[in-house]
Amino acid sequence: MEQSTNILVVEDDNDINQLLCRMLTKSQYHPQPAYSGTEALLYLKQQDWDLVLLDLMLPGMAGEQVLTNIREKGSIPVMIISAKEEKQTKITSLRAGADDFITKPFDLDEVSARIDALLRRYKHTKETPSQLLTHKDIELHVEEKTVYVNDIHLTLTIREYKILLLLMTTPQKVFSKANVFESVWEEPFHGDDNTVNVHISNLRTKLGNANPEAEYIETIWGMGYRMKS
Amino acid sequence: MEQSTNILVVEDDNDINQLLCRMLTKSQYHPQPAYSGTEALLYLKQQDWDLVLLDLMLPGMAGEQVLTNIREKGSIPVMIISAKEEKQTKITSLRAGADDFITKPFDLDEVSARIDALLRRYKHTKETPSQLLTHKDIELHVEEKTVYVNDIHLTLTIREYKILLLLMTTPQKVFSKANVFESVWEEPFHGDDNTVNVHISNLRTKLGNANPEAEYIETIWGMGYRMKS
DNA sequence: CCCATATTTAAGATTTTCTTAAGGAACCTG
DNA sequence: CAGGTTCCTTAAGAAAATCTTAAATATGGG
Repeated sequence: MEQSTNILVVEDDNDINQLLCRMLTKSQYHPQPAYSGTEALLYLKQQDWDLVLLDLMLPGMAGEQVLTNIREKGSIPVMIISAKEEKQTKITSLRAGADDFITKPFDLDEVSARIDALLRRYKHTKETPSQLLTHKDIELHVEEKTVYVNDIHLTLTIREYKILLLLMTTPQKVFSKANVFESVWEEPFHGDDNTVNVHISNLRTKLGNANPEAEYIETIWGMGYRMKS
Repeated sequence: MEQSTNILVVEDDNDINQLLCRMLTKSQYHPQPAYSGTEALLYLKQQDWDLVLLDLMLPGMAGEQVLTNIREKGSIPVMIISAKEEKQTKITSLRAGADDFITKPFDLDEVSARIDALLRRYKHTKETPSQLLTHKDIELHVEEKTVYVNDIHLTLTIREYKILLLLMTTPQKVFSKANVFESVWEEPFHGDDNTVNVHISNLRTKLGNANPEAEYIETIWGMGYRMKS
């Protein structure tokens, strides 16, 4: 499954922005131009990005501020492209969270190679959630949110699906009821575990209906649940 | 738990090698100098490294070859430091797997900042291994809350598990009954130790059933319990 | 608004674990 | 050696944890 690489190009100089976007397109990436710091923020909110090319001198919001904002939110690679030749700016940016710093005028091939290097490392370490989880004869297709047991399609409710997904992401791990609640319901656990109990029971029933021979979810008394090996 | 950051510095020029090592030491890293490509390979085989600083013109084996070797083996960050100013060498290296390319003469502060940026990204994604406690032939997997003795899976109650976990975290230490009670029950000790006695007895029985030859828990009369060596 | 479905709450049943009591063994001291 | 203290083991009843099912409530779509 081929996923496109989306790169945000934040550069107020029209010609340079287009130059960079053309280079990126030629490398099979999907560039999105932005001409101000504030415009960049809107795009950053809108979707995930694989890399950001960031000028420092921008209208609306300075590049330094955008970098800070990006770093507060996550770990996307950021390459600074700037006319500011000062050594101190370079070092401040790198220490503030930038992954690379290129000064204008730049060599396009070098920029391209450095982008590739950055993406190589980012993509290598970026956790692509496994698209298919299996355990015994359970198949859980993450993208499609479908579950098969013994090649039989299960109709799970969203709660049931999320519980099974949680357990199957780390089949050896014991998830306490509080863990399960907080992960699936995304609220603080308030001490009453009966809702979790009921959903676990419902899930067990559905799994068992598909294959009565097997047991899939194991209770560790006093501790919680895990996938049964 | 603080882990040291080990950086291999591969540079045949003595002065430059020392300069880099001093800078790294000042940044609290642990540098290891190597003066040839072949020497670098020996160190790479010997242990894991967090980053490699690599010159290209080296005796014994060219830096390009060392880079190829590193990339075949794993994903350690590699920063090339080279006198070769040619644009083509820079791009070839970056595309061959280098993470960064600095030309000599370099600015030490910039090198330092780039090293920090590289390590920041590398350390951010490094996985922390799951915790395992062992004593004699007992294996206690903390995350999974499972216990094996002599490769036999033990079914422990939560009290038994917690007592064993407590004793195995510090196998030399004598834990008084009050210690055990307060740690496992998380209540103030009220003087009656019979509950602890019973659980210790039950735990001993389960351990002994798995391996009758060995003794695992030792009583120190008048003081408490510890793991038997 | 009505209906179907999902979720939560409630209640009773089942399973597991814990605590306490009692008898006996082991250890320590005078 | 005897007596007192500490510890160990076993069994039974109580308590806690968990499971299942049904009823009540919430949600979303037509």
